[in-house]
Amino acid sequence: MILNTALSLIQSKGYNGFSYRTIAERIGIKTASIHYYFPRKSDLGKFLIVDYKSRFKDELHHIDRDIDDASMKLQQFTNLFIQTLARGNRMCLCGMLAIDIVTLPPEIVEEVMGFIRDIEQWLTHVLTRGREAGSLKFDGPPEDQAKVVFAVLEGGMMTARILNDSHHFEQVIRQLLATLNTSTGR
Amino acid sequence: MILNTALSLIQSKGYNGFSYRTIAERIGIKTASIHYYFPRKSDLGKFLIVDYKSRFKDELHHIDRDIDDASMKLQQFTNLFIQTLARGNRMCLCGMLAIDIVTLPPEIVEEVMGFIRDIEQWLTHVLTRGREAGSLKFDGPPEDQAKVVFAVLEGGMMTARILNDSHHFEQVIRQLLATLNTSTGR
DNA sequence: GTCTATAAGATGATAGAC
DNA sequence: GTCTATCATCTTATAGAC
Repeated sequence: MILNTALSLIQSKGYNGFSYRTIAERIGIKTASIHYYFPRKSDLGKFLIVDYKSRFKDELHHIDRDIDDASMKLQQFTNLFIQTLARGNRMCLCGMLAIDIVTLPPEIVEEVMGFIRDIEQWLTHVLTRGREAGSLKFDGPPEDQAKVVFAVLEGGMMTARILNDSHHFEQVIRQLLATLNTSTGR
Repeated sequence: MILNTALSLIQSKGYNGFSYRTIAERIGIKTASIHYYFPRKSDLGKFLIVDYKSRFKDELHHIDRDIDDASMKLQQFTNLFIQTLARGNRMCLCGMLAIDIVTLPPEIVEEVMGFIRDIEQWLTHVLTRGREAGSLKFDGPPEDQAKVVFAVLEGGMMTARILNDSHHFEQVIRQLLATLNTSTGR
């Protein structure tokens, strides 16, 4: 309950925009109770990002297990971001923390950096296999293309959220996938 | 002096991460002096974004005046973002404010929304003309491709900043431009 | 485990002297 | 215009009763 509320707050207001007070009020307890579980704010923050990374990794494993085609993997991957935005205009936790980076405790910075590297690595792999198999097309190194894909998702979420227009994000993703897919259809 | 310091702070720490106190200490005055020019924080914030938009628009006019080729225009446009990141790991002001959107005063939200729309409109125009003239290539509506380009820049800045790796951002941009340019060379 | 009480500091903001 | 002094409020955090 504390975790869900904290996650929701941090995803909409950022690390410096959420406080123990807001969490406590929202779930009807006192701030001291939160300090019992997470003595310092950075403890709560670190737990949230570690947990988030773990669940995100699970999602990637599910995609790897259930889907063969790289183009479909990519689409399913983008769906994760669409769903996050759809659930109350939330940003990716990683993107949110990335913005507050200079004010963040070092332990959390490490986690966020690792998160980005993990995702870009996964994307690199999918893009490499997809181009080999012929379902994806792009020029240049898969590493660089992976960075572009991730940047589109984070930046697209950001702009769609401020314009308060989830359709905006879907257009961005459709355009991105259309550029990468060899089959123009769907 | 107040403005430069405030802009620098807001571009690195976000709207909620910069305070009158920090500005005052950094330039050797008292917070009351800042309140003399900008009674409320939102006054300072609004001035900064309006001024930023105006200067950004000037840059776009210079590009339109000095450069004919759409591909070159696009490259010059991305240079604006590279330069911002190069100047002390700063984020685009717009992207920074976009993250704090739910905690922002309404007047400022309006300005940020207008900024995104202006840029996407300019990009749409450049992409349209570039495809017609044959120097740029992409499928689908220029409006959607414009959104992708802007998303790549904002998201790319964000990730490069947290990885503390400006080379990362240059790779992202090179990959983006390579995808859009008809001439593969350079 | 959850509460009350409280601390020490930061924050945006104002009144009034100089 | 810039300062001192002061404010009410919010922040993270702790000690100790129940």
